[in-house]
Amino acid sequence: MTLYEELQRRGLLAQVTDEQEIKELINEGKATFYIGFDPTADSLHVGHFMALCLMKRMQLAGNKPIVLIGGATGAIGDPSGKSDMRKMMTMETIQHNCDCFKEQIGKFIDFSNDKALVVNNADWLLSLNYIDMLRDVGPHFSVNRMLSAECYKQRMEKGLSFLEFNYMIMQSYDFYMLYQKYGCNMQFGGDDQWSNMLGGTELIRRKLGKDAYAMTITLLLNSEGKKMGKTEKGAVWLDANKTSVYDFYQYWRNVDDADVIKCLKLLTFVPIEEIEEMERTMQGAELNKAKEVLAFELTKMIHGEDEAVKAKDAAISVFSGAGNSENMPSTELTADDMTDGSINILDLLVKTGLAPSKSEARRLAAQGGISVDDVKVSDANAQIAISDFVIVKKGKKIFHKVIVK
RNA sequence: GGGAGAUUUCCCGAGUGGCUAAAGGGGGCAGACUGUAAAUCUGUUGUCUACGACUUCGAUGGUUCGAAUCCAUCAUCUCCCA
Repeated sequence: MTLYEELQRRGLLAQVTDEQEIKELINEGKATFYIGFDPTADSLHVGHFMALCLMKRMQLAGNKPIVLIGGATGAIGDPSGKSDMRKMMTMETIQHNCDCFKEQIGKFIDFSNDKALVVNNADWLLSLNYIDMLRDVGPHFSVNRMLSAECYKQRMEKGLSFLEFNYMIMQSYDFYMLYQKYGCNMQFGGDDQWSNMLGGTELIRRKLGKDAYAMTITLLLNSEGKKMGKTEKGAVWLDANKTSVYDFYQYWRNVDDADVIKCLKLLTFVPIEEIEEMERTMQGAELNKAKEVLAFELTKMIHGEDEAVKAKDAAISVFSGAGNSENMPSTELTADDMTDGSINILDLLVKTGLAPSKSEARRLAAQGGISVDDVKVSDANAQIAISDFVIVKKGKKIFHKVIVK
């Protein structure tokens, strides 16, 4: 199976500019392609991960990836798909985020022997002179056309600032620069980037008379059409300090039935034949097996096999009742937190972070959502005696070990 | 530059002087049912030293026994005219 076929079969491809050309380029490993990452936070999240996977697949097939970190475009903010203007970040924050990105990406992509590059568009965008820039690329963009682009449409209602309006031009300019500096002939991105990417191929054609290609990746949406990898507490991060390995594992273990197969296809390196087999044969509760595979594979890729095994063990022990509690998320308390060897249930819940406030803790207890060592605690005044450790359970799925030192 | 209007609790959105910690919806959380799924039903959703107290309705100051509601100034946003 060729790379292109595989990508197609997995459902990764959304739109391409020229199917024949692209097929040939990537199947034969002749593409030098880039994917841009805007440093909007100090860690990558799942959305980025899908792009990294694609990059990896491409690299394995002999193509050369360029990771473009948007040190400059990040300062503007892509309005695509956003309903509000983003907060502006300071240049220091952006720099810090860029550094964090580089480190995380290095774990997936092989940068040895010039097999891949990391570049930062701040290197060329920041020094641009306004008038030169306008004269250089300005004539090639039609405002009418830009405004009709899908990505700006929903902003026409709410308002779109000139700052953000320029995002497409910056991104196009990036592609144009990369084409000239590194012979980068292809750009990948999320499907919401489509119009921005076309801007780039267009600019290259007009300025240089050369062809360049663009290809978008399916957005990772759940069955309800919302972006995956987001929780109420925010994104699911790749950095273990921001999203614990256990939580990361659980996020995938708990995806909807309707989304498991899609996630396996889009995010893992599990052979497509196996996934299609699961798709054919698994029904109802059996899908839980697929969810375990998904959770394990992803955790392994991001946090390493050891951590993945731990997360899996913790999950099994917790949900099947038996087993050890070794790898469960835990909190250590000291004697100072205790009075006469016990602690008030509300304080305990707040200390472990299971409840954000005592009021919330009180509510949880009153509604029967709390148990300690499998005994329901509904009295807000209950004192919990802990000699060594206890297992606190909140709701049905959240377990937390409390250790006293 | 001139004029009109907006800013409410996580989000949307009611609320024009006391009955408002603030309707309704969404989302979240918990309970029942289940497969660590979905759907459905129920409860809950500012904080605390908790049958009471305290802090919230863009910011600051004022009028009043009493303000999210009235006045002033400032900030931000939207719209209309230039």
